Amino acid sequence: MTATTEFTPQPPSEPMSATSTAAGTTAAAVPDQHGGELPVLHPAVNLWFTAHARDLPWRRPEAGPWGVMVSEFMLQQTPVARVLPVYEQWLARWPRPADLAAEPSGEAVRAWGRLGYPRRALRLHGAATAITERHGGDVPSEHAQLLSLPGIGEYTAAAVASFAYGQRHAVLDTNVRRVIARAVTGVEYPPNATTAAERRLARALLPEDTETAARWAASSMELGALVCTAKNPACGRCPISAQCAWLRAGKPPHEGPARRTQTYAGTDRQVRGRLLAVLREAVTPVPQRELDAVWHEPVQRARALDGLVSDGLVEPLAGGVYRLPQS
DNA sequence: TATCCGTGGAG
DNA sequence: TCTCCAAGGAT
Repeated sequence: MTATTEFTPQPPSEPMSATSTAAGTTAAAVPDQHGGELPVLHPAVNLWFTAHARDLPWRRPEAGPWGVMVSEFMLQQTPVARVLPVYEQWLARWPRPADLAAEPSGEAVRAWGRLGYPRRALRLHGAATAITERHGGDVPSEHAQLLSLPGIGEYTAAAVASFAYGQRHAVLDTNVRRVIARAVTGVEYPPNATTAAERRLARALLPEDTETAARWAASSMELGALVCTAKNPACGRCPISAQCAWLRAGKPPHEGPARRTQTYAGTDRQVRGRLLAVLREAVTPVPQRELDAVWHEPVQRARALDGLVSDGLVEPLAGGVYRLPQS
């Protein structure tokens, strides 16, 4: 962490604190560590959350830490609507980490269905195994222990610790990053990769009180998902529109190069997806020729299959036959 | 740090 | 149609 870039709340020409004379800025602001001031966002957002939070199964008390953890894996880069049915089936089949760990990883890959990024299924199975072996079958509550599990990075560790155990962590997902970028920094979008400045800012915005902080983690994420959306933000329904630096600045469009749009058609990813789809549906091992039918170009096809094997998503058997991993 | 890794709904 | 993108992680 040798970043030298200091966070600048906004250009000097853009007043943002409650002490300024800007009309409409009535909420409190607190000094930050750089001589500027930060808006206090959590009261309004937490109140908004009380009225507008979606009733999602992993938010119910009965979900428990395992339910929260499963949902976080599934929600990585995947919309809520598509996760819901798979989540319900998953928890019904594997209500505890040990239940999943007792089955071959291939069953996790199969149950993952078409959620995408099937390596997540493999990692979730690996995490369940580690939890069973190292943590007595209980999802660990400490951030560092969560972080050491496969498939759990900075975001997911903070999310599980906060949502499942009520701890105080800066939970920086794409929604929260966007909310902060707009409301505080005054720009339309956050940087491509999470920066040290963003982490600092997220920590500075975290309420002192633990319960309030945990609620803020969920409420700020929900605000980004429902109101402060990437494309057409509903600023008219935003509880902190009066404090939003981006709105105050006239919603200036994103500067700099557009995010490189990821192509999909014709890529290895598409080929991998087709190959795995065949294997997911198959009850018995699949002969090579059935896999060959999903893609015309032999070099790319072979490369994709090799990749799946080396990733542990596919198990090659003798005689050119393949199946989901039985280990 | 840039790139890779799936999928499908919305505008 | 086509582009964007949805609660990231690993390398």
